[in-house]
Amino acid sequence: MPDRRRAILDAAVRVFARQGFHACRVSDIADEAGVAYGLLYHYFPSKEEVLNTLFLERWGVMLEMIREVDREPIPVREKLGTIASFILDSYRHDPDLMKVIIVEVTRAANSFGQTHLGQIREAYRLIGEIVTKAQQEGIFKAEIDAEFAAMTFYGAIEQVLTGWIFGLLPQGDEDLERAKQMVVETVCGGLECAPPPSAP
Amino acid sequence: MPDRRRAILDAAVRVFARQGFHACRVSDIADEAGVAYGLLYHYFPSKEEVLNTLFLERWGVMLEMIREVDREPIPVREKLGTIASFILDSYRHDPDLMKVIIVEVTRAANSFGQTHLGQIREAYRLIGEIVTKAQQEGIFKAEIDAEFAAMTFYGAIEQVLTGWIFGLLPQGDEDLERAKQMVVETVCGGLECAPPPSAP
DNA sequence: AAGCGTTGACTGACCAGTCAATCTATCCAC
DNA sequence: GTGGATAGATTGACTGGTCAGTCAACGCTT
Repeated sequence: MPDRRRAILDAAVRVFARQGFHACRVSDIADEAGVAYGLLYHYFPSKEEVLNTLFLERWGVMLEMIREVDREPIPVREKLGTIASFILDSYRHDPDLMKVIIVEVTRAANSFGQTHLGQIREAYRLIGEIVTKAQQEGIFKAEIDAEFAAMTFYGAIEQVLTGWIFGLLPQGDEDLERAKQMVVETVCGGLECAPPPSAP
Repeated sequence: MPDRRRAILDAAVRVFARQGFHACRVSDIADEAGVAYGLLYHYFPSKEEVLNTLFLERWGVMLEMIREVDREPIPVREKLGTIASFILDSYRHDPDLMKVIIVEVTRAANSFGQTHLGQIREAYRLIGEIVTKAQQEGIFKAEIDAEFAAMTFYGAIEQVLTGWIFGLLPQGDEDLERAKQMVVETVCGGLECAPPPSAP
């Protein structure tokens, strides 16, 4: 007794990634899952709800991970590094799912982006909090708005993912590793107070 | 004798911005333009072609502007500053058009993003060239991939625009001015070689 | 009267969602 | 163990509504 619900979700990821939410038919998902058309409506009330489920599942994991990282007693640079790693690794682990989330939700201002604005905003808020703390500790420049910095940080990561999704950037294992370092390096470099405590 | 073709394009911008390309009907555009349904097909072969026209018109202007900036004998920071200004001012001047271009084309990996990949890539290439030159002059760190830096730079700008589009960031005139400085400051700060030639 | 601009009713295709029928698993009575 | 009853899972043909694009007719200008 295979888990058909899971099969449908997994198939939807592949189909959405390949054709896009609007361009694909429900029957494409059912076919990909090797399941009858009507069964999708046994598990989900609509095509939209399939995408919502995929997004919320994954986004929830990410939010939880950011909260956890923030609790750790480690330097900002390391916190942001962990966050960048997590997101970029998510792409390595399941590029299709990340593509769907970014293309169909996170960057879809007219459809699902609106629906999930609260969730998206929460991610910015959490990252912004991390930045704010670093500013209070005098590690990050105080004159840069924390919310804005969070946006730049997350935006840079998402842009790298978009580069991969569009096939505009090479995406080997070591490219991914370099991307991690560069994102953190670039953003932290721009945010940190000019002279680090002093280096021997 | 009003220019109906222009009226249709302008109406399409408003309708696409409000409802999104997929969610709107051709009749919405015609109504908004105060024009009969069929007239749209007198001037454009399809709904898609209306969006393509809007995108290419604007994107062409931007590419030309980047090329011009690159020809000027000014420091990198100023070049990137001019580019950021141009894009952010474009938003101030016509937020609907920029929203449509970003949401429906630049970030739509499954539909028009694919169609216009060449144009999008060209923008990255041009900005990448500016970065490369700065690296050769020893102003920017050589170890950061130029293409990657271009992506981060443009990504940061687009993310600010997305923040405005989603209503996640305040967008008064002075917010816009600060955004300009912050984007350039953050990205250049992260890319420039650690010690600037020395400051008295 | 010729030709371009303009109109809007119509059509043909498409597809999300419904539903009645069929299947399978589980459990209980005997 | 066996029959059979009940509920949930599964099927796919069908429906109803939507909408992009067509086209024949009707201006308006020259």
